[in-house]
Amino acid sequence: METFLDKTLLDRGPIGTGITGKPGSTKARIERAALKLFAAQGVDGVSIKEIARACNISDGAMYRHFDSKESLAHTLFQAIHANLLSMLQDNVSPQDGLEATVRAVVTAYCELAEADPAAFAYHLTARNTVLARAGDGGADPSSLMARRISAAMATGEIPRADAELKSAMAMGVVLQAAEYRLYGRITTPLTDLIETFTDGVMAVLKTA
Amino acid sequence: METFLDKTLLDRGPIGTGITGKPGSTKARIERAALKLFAAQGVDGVSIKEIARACNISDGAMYRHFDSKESLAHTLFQAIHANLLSMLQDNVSPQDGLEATVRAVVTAYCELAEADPAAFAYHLTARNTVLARAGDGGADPSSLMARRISAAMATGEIPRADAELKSAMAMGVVLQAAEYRLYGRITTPLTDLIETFTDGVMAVLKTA
DNA sequence: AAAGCGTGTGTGATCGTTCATTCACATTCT
DNA sequence: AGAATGTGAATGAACGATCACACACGCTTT
Repeated sequence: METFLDKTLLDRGPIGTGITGKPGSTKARIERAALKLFAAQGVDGVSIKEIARACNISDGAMYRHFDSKESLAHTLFQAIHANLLSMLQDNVSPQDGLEATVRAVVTAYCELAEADPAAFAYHLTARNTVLARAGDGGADPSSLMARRISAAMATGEIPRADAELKSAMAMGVVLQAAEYRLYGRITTPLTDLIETFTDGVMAVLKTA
Repeated sequence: METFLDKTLLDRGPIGTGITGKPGSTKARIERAALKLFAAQGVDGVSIKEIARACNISDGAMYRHFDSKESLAHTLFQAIHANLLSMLQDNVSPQDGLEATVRAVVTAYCELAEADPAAFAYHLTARNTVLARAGDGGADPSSLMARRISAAMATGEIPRADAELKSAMAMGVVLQAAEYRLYGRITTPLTDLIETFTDGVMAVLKTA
């Protein structure tokens, strides 16, 4: 099972840089190779041998750096997720208004998607299988969004409705566009679309 | 690799009914079982044995009905996709305006998602791997949407912009919410949200 | 009615391959 | 020297797929 992700886009990520390992190290090379393969074929669609061959080491050497394939996949996801959260926290502060929060979330996603498409693609497809139901108790962008939306409803800034639903609709505006970008249906860098997305999301949130 | 799809939701589909085979037949039982497993674990995450056990036949018997696992997965996807398209064509006519078209697309997705969550979930995750790049030359809801958006831009009904981008943003409103529904983050039946989605999508499309 | 026969369906052993993982051993770094 | 890193053969399990065989029919021929 193989996807049709834009291959040139996947290579646009930080080349010698891994996620956990220091740049240039074998560990980093493994992570980078695994990330690209996981993004393109899914964790189950990639074998250890395949990852090893992609970074020119033997399959046995993989286990010097990771306990198992599952552990590698998990470590990668967690690192990317943490990175996404920290990007988000860089852009948002508690006293921000709704629109500023929306812009911060949008910005975090767009910047990650452009800076490291493979990481973003993997995060996008894996988030439902590893993050799961409230895996970290709402420490994901969508939950943050839902809380902020809820608050804005309380103040009457936007019409009252199911905050979780509105959060889904809002996230969808950005995430679906990002997915299109990964598959080459859109070619504009997402970072150029931050205001477009923010406006779109705000428009959705203002509907009754 | 397992997702955390709402299991009770997956069982809400037509129980004895398959996709291709006549209701109650072994073929239908295989399709139903495979669909649920594919939706929950991905095609690569499910073995022939697993599907066979789920519908109480031997693994060898699987091949009386399908040439291969890949073929089963492909057949299922195509059938669901065709079904989605026909639901869409039931609701839309060429002379429809933008909003009517949006409502038709939204309705098709919502009705499929509620009538057969497993089929919908599988379609959602598989569409990028099997439908691929313009697999059927734009005969998918999103491409139809993009064309209709393009037309509305030409008449000045909505601001001029990248139609493909706007289509992505519009689809995202519905699809992301549908995904939340599959994972139990939203419990409202999507068919009750058709107007909400239509309003949301229209609001997005009207932004500059 | 009984016997024969083709066809569709189901079984479970079996095939060759690939999988993730381990291990004894070699090499390189510190 | 000793630790870290790399190798590639080996292991057992699981995989997709095939096979010979068996049973249950509807059909014709006796």
